[in-house]
Amino acid sequence: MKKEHTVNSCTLNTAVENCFQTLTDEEYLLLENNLVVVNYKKGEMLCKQGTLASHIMYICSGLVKIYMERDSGTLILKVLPAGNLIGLTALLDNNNVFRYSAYAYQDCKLRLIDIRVFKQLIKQNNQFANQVINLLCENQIQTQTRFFAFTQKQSFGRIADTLMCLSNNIFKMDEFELPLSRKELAELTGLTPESVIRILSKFKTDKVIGIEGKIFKILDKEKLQQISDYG
Amino acid sequence: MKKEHTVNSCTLNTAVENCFQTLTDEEYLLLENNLVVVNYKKGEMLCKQGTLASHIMYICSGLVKIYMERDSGTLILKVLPAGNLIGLTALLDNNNVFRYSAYAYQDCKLRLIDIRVFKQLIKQNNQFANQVINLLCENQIQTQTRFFAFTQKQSFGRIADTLMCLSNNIFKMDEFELPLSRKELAELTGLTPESVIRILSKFKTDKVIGIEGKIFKILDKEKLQQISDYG
DNA sequence: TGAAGAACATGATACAGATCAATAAATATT
DNA sequence: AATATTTATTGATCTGTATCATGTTCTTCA
Repeated sequence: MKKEHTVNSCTLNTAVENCFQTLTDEEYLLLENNLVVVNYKKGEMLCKQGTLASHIMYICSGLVKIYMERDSGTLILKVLPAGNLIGLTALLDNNNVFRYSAYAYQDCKLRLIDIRVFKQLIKQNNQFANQVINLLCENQIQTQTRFFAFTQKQSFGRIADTLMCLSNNIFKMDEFELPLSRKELAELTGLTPESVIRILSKFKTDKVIGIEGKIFKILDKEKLQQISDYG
Repeated sequence: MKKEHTVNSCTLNTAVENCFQTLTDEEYLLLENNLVVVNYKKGEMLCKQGTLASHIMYICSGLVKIYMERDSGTLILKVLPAGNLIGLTALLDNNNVFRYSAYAYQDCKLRLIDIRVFKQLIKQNNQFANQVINLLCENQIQTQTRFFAFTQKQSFGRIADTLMCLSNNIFKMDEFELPLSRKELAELTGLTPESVIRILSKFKTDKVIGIEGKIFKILDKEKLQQISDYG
């Protein structure tokens, strides 16, 4: 019997690796010759919402947040570890503007791929184009699922969901150091910092998680999943 | 001076037309030979979340809702008029399952394009692949923007936003007959039917809109936009 | 045509989560 | 090391929206 797709707010792309494997040696060389490797310091902005996108960025190492902002507030769309691409939506012809900003949580090494070269590769290599399509489909499904989860879960469920995601998909460990402030956890879950704090405290007293400053530890994964599913 | 991108919850795809224009006569013939035109009656289901996607669907005429559902509730992701595609995310290799359901608000005529043929066209025609990428980018931006709008606006703003979208983008008229029930307006805005009714009544007494049964009329567009922006 | 079920409407109440306020702790700055 | 600034925490209160209850108006179809 097949399990229903879980409604969680996190699904990282699995297809990024496949993407560049489709390139011929020649194409790979073209790519290499048209990219710059840049090191960013913790706290630096990687791209700014509204600016012209000249590059697609590949995260070699580090941790990044992708977010949208306005006067009214901020929404963190994704937290991305190494192995992911930033700025794919800027591939849109005639409108290659970043629709979100990106920020380095940790020191990061990025490969900046000239967007014209990226587009050229799409046009000349169908396998590559197909993999980009796969990536965009995954992104789309991920965003829709996260959106749906937001409308269905309330505060406890969202926090539980987010913690599960951080543990399972991003850090791939039960214990991890989280470089997000409470305010950012709020922007990631659509709550206020105060609410985030209260819910985390509750989880702590209930021994579902352990928190020591920025060190988070999942103590009762089953319980947390349950809260995520039904909270 | 350039205007900031508005944070609304509605942006339909503009690139669908461009998509099929890239095909050669031969490819177009291949497409024609591998599609079925099907008429659906008002109220029929066009595709069901979780089922295998054998086709990409093009809406020739009619009005469709795209939605996700669970025991906990439903979220209407999009309301799509003629000229749009359904099921693009099913292009994902090895996982061509519909992640949402679609339903006909009105009698609809659809072209069902065999997904294998669609994929073949992507692989053999780079221009076509590029246009599909454009479509997916637009979709992604639309979903993210709508998601962001949801986290920033509250009830009045969401309803105003939704009405503006229906008027400007979907019906392209100030007066239109809306085939959505109040319950569905609720599923589209993430509210309860009762709240939707109260807010619509308020708009009506404030002479921002007129409602006669299912006929909606935008009376004060400026005011409505203002509520959408700051509500 | 009339009964049954939806959809619509409105009022009363409850409550989740925001807002406001006031420390405490941690971090940055001089 | 001392001061300033941000971040974290806790409590008290407020409020937007859901929930519940009840009645009315539309649809549907037997």
